[in-house]
Amino acid sequence: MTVTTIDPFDFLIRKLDRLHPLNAADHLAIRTLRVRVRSAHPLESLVRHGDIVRECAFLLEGFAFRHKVAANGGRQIVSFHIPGDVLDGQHMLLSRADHNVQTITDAVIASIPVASLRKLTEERPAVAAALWKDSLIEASIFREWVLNVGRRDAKTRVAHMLCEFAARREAAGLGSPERFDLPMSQELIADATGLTAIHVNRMLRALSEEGVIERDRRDVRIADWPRMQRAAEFDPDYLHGAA
Amino acid sequence: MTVTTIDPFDFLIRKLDRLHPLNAADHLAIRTLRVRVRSAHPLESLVRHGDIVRECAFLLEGFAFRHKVAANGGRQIVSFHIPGDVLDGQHMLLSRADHNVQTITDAVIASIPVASLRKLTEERPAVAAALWKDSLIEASIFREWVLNVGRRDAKTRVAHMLCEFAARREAAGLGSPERFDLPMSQELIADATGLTAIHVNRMLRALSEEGVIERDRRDVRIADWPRMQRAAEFDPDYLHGAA
DNA sequence: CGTAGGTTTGACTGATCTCAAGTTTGGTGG
DNA sequence: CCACCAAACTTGAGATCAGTCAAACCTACG
Repeated sequence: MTVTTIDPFDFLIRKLDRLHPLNAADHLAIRTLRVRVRSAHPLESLVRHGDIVRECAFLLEGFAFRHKVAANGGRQIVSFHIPGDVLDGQHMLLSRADHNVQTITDAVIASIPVASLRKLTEERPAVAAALWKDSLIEASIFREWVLNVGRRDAKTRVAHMLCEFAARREAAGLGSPERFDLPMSQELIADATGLTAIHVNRMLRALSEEGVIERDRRDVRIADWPRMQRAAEFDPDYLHGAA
Repeated sequence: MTVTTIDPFDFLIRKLDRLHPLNAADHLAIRTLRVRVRSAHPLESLVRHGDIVRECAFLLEGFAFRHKVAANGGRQIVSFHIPGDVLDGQHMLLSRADHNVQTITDAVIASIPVASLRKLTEERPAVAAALWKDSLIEASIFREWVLNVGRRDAKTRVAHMLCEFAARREAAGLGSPERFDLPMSQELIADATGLTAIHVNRMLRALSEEGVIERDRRDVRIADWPRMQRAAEFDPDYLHGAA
């Protein structure tokens, strides 16, 4: 963890400014926020279903996911998160958590009290617009996931999840989508795609055998990205250029 | 259509005020908006994937749905809409539509130019908060749908869709959840639950045979609501008291 | 009263799950 | 450095839930 090398304000300002242009006064106002930076262990629970959330977390390093649990015990992951993601944007206006948030890897998290962030958005409409837009893009991704889980076959689902992860990683400046390490186990991929871990394994193998991806455990290479996009039915429009 | 009996401003103000308290100045500012009211036919397309949307629509009467289409032609409905719903909240900040919106029944729609609505939210933080909160609740519903489609069996999925529809209807003041008419065909239910129309039909029959619901075509009665909730794994918390 | 869209039912098929058994990998302590 | 262990991954065989195909049957509407 290289906590010390990251200024959470710079990181947050860059993120928000990319979503909706901020002016110098907006930047200054953001810098007055009280930000607490801390690290978290792998699989540490950050938010639990039913919690009253009073802090808005922002992921500086590492990976996390958001999930809900069905009455039969089944877990459904509804999003993966990468550095730069706002983890609790919704708790600005909805105090009770309707889902769980958990780290995947070691992570570094910046937390801001909801009350001060809310005050900031009331005074600085551009900051509100940036955060609002972030939550709208997140909602667009949820819609795509409903489609993915509801109407695509297993192989396409897994491929789509990989494409989205690769594209979001790249957009966040984490490197090329043609080669990357997956932070999550096949069981997490299964819970994100509505499949079983066993079937995810088979679909990954099928994608490898067809030459769409090359793979060695969690190291993934996508030599022919256009072909992978076709196999995944992946059209990045729904990411709205960011996320 | 009783278009003339509804004041779109009253309707919108009541909706937003319930989400986030507005003051008299907010109300006045809303009333300066230029609102265009029009009616639409059943299955009329309101927004198409890829459109640049410059108006924000608000459903005054009738029912609508939002859907995406997979490359294989499969359609996935991602939400149903009832009177009072904001249909294009996201187009305040995302100009290009990432999905389609279509009426189910005859409908009456109030449209407001996005530019003027955006200006209003910049000047009136409480209005922005109300609209933002509406979009956050919608996102919470999308998350629940990912869970529904990803991790529940067919019968539970259908039951959950019915519970959500009944609960939202009631919250919108459209009447008791114990008896109502479904506006949508079984094919639409299928596209919302990730099933086929044939299987939806079988699951509805199964729910009838178990005595969880009573049904005559689209007329649905739920005599024992707690039992139905259990059958559907329905916990309304994710609706955050509104929607 | 004819037609089209929606609903209902049955028989069969197939994608995905379940169960079960290895195998590999990375971490830990001796 | 090696032995061990737990977690993750891999593979196969059989079961099952939901899909497909086919055919009636309503029912609202023109």
